[in-house]
Amino acid sequence: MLSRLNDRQREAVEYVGGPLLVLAGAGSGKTSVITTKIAYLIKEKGIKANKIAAVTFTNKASREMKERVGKLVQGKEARGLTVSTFHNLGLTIIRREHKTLGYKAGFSLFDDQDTKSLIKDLMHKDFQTDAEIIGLVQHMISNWKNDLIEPEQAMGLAQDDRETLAAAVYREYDRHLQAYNAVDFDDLIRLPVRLFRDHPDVLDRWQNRMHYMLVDEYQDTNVSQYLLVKLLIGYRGALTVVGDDDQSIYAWRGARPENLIKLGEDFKNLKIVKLEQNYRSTSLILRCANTLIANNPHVYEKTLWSNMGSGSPIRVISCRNEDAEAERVVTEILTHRIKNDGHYKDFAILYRGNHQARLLEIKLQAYQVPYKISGGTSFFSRHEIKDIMGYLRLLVNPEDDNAFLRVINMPRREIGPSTLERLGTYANSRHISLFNACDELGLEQYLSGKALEKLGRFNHWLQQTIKRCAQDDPIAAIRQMIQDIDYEAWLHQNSSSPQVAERRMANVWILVDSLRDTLARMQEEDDEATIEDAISRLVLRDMLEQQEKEDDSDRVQLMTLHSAKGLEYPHVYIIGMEEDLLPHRNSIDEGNIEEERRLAYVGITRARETLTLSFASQRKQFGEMLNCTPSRFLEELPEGDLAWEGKENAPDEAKRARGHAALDALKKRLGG
DNA sequence: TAGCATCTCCTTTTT
DNA sequence: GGAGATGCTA
Repeated sequence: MLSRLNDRQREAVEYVGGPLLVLAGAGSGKTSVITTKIAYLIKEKGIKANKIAAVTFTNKASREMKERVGKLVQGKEARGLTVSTFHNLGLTIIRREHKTLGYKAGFSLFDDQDTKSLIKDLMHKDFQTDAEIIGLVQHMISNWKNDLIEPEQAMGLAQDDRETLAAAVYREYDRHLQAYNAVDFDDLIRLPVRLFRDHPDVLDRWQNRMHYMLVDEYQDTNVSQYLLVKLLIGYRGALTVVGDDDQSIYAWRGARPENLIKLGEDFKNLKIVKLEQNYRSTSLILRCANTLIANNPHVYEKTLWSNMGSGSPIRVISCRNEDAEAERVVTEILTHRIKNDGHYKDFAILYRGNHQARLLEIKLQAYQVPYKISGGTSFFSRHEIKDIMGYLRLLVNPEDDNAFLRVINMPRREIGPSTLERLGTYANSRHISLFNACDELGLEQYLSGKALEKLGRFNHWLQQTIKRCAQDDPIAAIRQMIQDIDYEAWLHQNSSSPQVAERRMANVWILVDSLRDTLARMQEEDDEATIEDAISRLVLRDMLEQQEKEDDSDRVQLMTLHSAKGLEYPHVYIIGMEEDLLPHRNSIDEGNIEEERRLAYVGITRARETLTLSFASQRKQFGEMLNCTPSRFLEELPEGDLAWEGKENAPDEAKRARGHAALDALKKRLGG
């Protein structure tokens, strides 16, 4: 088990005497360290698997970790081992302790969009409708929650009108969530921390289940996550965290890379192990990465080295426009694969923003290259999925007014805004949910007989479905519900073609199937898991697993630089190496170039054998062509290691192009 | 009240 | 070049 590790890695695995920080450079085998350590703890130290928890940040990372642990520890020995994301762990804790926290079973989990639309509604009342301000407030609320600042404190801290407004919205938002029996993503961490602080007996119970914790990508923890870990670990200090400050790319959502330093302050007996040997990339790729990141300040100095051979030069491709760029990358993968008899899945195309996948997708289809786009919100932002999720949510949580409103007229039940307005007034005065208000006698004063009947009918029907769901097979009840509302017919009426309608309906069944699978999987670990739990789990996107699993299929991988973290591919393409894209415009404005540089660093260090960077001279935005400038990061790379293609855009030219772009921007601002 | 058409806003990254 | 909001008509 230990024989495959180098000295440093082995040291990290064998050290169990206290808290341990592993500073692991990119590709230095940190996942091996974590997975081997889990096996070591179980096999050599006699710690039961159900007392060990490994926490990651993304579903992808946790899936991979589960798989790799599964190869080292099997069957009975592995029973009860927790490998999950922070948010999943939080959700599990809340599920089990919801009563203490004052939530009812079946609480809804609001995703980003739900949150935004609720905040928007609340701000409408203050006549604030500016999308930018709404986004800002959402961000501020999220940050407060991540820093464990309560609405009253936020109010006290507010420095100006805008912050006061945001704090007021925060208070209202929180009240509404409670009234809806709902939590949001940030609450998944915040509520467990609150729970453990306020209820030592509950904390005691959970500490008993966590005899050892391992945290991956530690530099990405925020204040509340760090506190959660600290609380769970308690006096034991049985903790291994693995991190790399050069790969901190989530500061924008509250991550505190300084938690790496804080750890040493909080645990005086902290041991630090550095992993500096890279087993992934050729030395040319590594030199590129090191040279780039040397432009950033460093907390802990480390020097990555590898003995994987020098490899081929890093290619930089300049293209006329975004279209040519996509075409170039796709055709190149095509020929490269044929020449070297390789696999499609050995190629990854990475980009800054999800929207960049669209063009690639078109080209890949045109050339019939199999591909897989991971991440993105596509599936869950589909109309049909939102509709059905609305029903599911209302089904298990009738307090969820948001879901009620989404669903009430879908398909049409002839219940319009004025009826809903009055229903809302009534529900408000009685402090009950819209759904529960539907069949109250007191409503008669507010509504006509016709409207009353329609609401009553809806209420009655859903009550029946709820009963059916509780009594027998919930999945069957849900299928029945979808039949009841005749959703398929509705889709056919509202789709541009029968084919589209069918595809949408297929999506609905995919959703139902993965709900079924999620439920089954959860019940394996915990026989008390219910359909309610499975539904909130779906919101965390920890799904479509069976599809992911089949993913031995040979397909080119497309994803954002963010979601590429922790992964590796023989051949990596990073597209859109341009100013305003990477580094992103907003980050430039905010003066946060360093995080963008780390993002580029993360991208570069995903590559094992070849690395190709590309940029376009022109790119369409808002329907008009804009001139683009090659990214400053290209100039920060070691010139001798690069092979430029498309001579017209060599670095000198790049600078001139940047001048042109600046001129363009100026002209635009002057209204020319 | 529903459905269609038009207009306007936006586009960073994730759970 | 998309999605959501608003506005107009049947």
